[in-house]
Amino acid sequence: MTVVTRIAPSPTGDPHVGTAYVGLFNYALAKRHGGRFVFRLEDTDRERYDADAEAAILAMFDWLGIRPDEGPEIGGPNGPYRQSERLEIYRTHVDALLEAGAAYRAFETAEELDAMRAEQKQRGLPLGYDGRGATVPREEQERRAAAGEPHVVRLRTPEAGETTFHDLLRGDVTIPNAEIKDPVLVKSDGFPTYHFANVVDDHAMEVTHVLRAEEWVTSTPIHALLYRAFGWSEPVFAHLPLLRNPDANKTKISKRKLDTSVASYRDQGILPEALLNFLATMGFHLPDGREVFSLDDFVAQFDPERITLGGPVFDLKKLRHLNAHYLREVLSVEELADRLEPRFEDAGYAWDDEDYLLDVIDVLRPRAETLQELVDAADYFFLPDDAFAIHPEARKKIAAGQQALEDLERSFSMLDFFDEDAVDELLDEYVRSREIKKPAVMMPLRAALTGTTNAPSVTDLAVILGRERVLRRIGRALGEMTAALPDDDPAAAEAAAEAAAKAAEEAARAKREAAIAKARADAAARRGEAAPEGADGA
RNA sequence: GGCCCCUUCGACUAGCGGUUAGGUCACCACCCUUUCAAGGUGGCGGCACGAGUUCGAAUCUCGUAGGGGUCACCA
Repeated sequence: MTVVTRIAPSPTGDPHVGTAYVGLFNYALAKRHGGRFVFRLEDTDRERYDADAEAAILAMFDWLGIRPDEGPEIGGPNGPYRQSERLEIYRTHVDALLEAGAAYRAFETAEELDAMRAEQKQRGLPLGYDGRGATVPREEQERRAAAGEPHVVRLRTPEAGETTFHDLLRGDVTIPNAEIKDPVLVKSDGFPTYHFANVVDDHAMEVTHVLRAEEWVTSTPIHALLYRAFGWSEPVFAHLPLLRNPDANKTKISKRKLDTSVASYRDQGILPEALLNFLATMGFHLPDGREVFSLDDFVAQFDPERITLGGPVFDLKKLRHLNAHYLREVLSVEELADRLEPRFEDAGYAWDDEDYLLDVIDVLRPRAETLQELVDAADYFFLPDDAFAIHPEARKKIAAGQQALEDLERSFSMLDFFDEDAVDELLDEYVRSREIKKPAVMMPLRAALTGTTNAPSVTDLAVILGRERVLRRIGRALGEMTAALPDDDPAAAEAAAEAAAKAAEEAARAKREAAIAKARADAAARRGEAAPEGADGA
């Protein structure tokens, strides 16, 4: 028997990490057994329907590398795959249930139901539909329906006894039938409810395994009753643990307490491999205990019976750590560069050759956990020598190391070869000859080259930037310090220095903005795009 | 509240009657070091509780407690 699984998201709002999580596990199960993974759109709620959501969800799975075998876009043998296009199918199935007396038409208005609930509440009764419409004679139901009276269709559920279904992970789960109120199958707008459509579709689409979130456990008996009413065999049910918020009680994951948007993680520079790997460890681990593994590894080793049931907390720290690991240990520099280039272009960075890019990425990647962090930390590698920002701490280091910078400027300009060994030797020699502490030289130089105090090794920086740019940057740094010369009045000197720094930064900022605008325009032109909105005439 | 499910370090988890209860993240310390990272080494830290079964329980049973989910013409 072919294993068929499905992901059945509802097109409401931003694609959710929970959808990715459940999709991943269903995909893995199907692929593990050479089966099919179906994508079905559960768009039966016209109130919450979001026209953009379907494409966004599909885009999310595509980004993750989880590709359905059947779905609304690609079709398949058991379509259509949007529930809103299957209304006729639901109608014939509900007719069968009505005919058999397994379901009935109920005519209570929303007001009536509200009143019923209010009374139940007041009298301390259990809440829920009390089955008052179940006894209306069939002929009357049909007559009123034919007269156009608004109504729903409800499933007739047993009053006594209990209903049991089998959960692959929990064993038999039994719920008293008194807990199951006659649920609505078809809403008054003619659309089916989840309970009904999901059963009809899973059967029609030959779904063999239903892996879904634990929140569905208590309504599964409704589904079991439906399968039995139709005389269909039930799929294997396995309810996945709910992803949890990192709050004290570990409540169900929610966008109020955590970023649940996959697009948001993508934009931040989380890699799809890392997100997938992270989600796979939520309630699951490989038999060999490896914690870093690919989607293919996961598929090859996935066994739903190994799923753990405690609700796993969605831990950003761990996600970021995994992402960082992929950034520096799993991806090659070239692969990383491919993913970074569009971001660099968006940032308005310009570069001449590919090797430069690879060098930059190589020294920066141990220092970043996400793609975007790397981009943000790379500005001084791409902006003109007189345009990158010089932060206040860096300015202080430069001011304190002016003598060293002047000396080094001279030495660098006289160096025969400007490679790693030569630069290293020069710096070591300088430190030795002056009998000063190494940081007293390195920090001012680093500050001058990058405008920041947190950056890669000075030797790496110098070699990557090259002699010309190193000299220009030292020159600029020194130039911006002229106003900081000692004065009779220390307070006045400090104020003057501050004003000068401010002016210098202001000038750099203007140059920076101009450079970024130009680089962006160039990049857009290279991509063959029209100039960005508002860029014309500027 | 009724019903259902769950329970090993702060987090993710290994464990499936006999282990000094293991690994990863986080945290701390040390090493490396030119800042920040990365990397290396080490450390802190856990079987919710109570009975029972057994020669022996993290592992099996029951109870208690705690937590979660669910009780819609939303999915």
